[in-house]
Amino acid sequence: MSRQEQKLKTRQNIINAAFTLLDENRSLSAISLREVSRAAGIAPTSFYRHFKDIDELGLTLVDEAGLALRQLMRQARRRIETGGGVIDTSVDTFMEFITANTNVFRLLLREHTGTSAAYRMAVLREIQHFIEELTDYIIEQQNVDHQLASLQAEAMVRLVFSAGAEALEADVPLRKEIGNRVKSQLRFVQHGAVIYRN
Amino acid sequence: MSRQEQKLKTRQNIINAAFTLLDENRSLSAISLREVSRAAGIAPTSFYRHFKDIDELGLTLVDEAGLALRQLMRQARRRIETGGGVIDTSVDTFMEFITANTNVFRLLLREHTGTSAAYRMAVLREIQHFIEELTDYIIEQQNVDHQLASLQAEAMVRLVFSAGAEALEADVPLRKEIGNRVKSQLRFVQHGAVIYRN
DNA sequence: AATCTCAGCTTACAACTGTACGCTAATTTA
DNA sequence: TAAATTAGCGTACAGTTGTAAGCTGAGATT
Repeated sequence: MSRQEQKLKTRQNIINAAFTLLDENRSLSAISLREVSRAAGIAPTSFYRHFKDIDELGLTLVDEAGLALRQLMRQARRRIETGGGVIDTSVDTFMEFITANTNVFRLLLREHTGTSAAYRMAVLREIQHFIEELTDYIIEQQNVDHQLASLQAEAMVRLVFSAGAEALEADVPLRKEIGNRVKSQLRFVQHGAVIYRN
Repeated sequence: MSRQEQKLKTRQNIINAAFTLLDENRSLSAISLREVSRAAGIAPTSFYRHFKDIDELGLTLVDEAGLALRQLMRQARRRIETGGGVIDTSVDTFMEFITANTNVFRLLLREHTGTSAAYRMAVLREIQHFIEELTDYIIEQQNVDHQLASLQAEAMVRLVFSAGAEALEADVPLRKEIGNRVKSQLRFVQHGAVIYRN
């Protein structure tokens, strides 16, 4: 294995180790450089060969989480095209994502209100991204102006994220009920917005 | 001053000191016993005369924050009775609360998704309380069944809290815009829910 | 083949943490 | 007034943290 390959592999080990540590009782600001290094199987000081700071690692993790989120959206769109309601399919996809990538979603959720301004901003950008893409989709699908679509998209994303937060604490059957509730609530928003069309 | 009075005063000093430390870059799990004690003007070991743990202090703070939230609701109701739209008045009251009690709201917001299951549950209870009271109010005001009112109340509280989170990062003019946006979104929910009324 | 580069290591240190232990001084109780 | 209680203190210790300094050995370059 070449030196470059080895380095990339170690870097990935660090990232994976960090995600493993980010369980329900650990936030980015609560995992230490030494802890991550230990879990990645390297000496604490070797960490610096890959990241300037633990903050640089944190931002990398947020980026990766954002990436996963965007992939989720693409997946949802593909599923919508093969039939099934927009709201139902989107929520189902989201809930599956949370189940399969719990720590990734938890990272976004937690750092969104966390103690680091840099992380908060990074997460905010990802969510904004999410809202903008949904706005475009709504404009395209319904016949509404940008202002109305944007309000609607923002409300929907907020409701889904908030429901996701609750789902993290819930077991499988309760998770399903949370999904159903948020679907109804998204329909409220959708139908309520229509009234204000032009 | 009696011994009991003195003790209560010191206890309050500790609580106030903790709230002061809970600014934008400090969470409950990030403030240390020694730090709080220092800010309260007592020796680290004296802390134990008042709280078993720093966790016990944390739960106390969450309780106090929940109390403040409930007082907010009462205040909003009083203002509604003296005229003004329900949604407008409620959102305005909420935004004023956030401005005047930033650290209190931040505590709730942060610990809602924080690293301590005990804190998360404590905050959740407070939010549930909030939702239930709003549910009752909606049942009373509109003519809807419990199921529908509950869905509506939950959606509204989630939207308002989420907007509050964004407002924390914003300056005064942007805060006002956030307020206006969430007002529109609450109307979406309200009007959308009406459609499903039996 | 000789040289350079650099990922990872060991050692070291100062700063901080929670908390155990025992003392003091002053209020409260008997 | 004598005895008991207790809020607060000082000292102490083991554990953790981030990171500086310098070494090693193996891959990369010439």
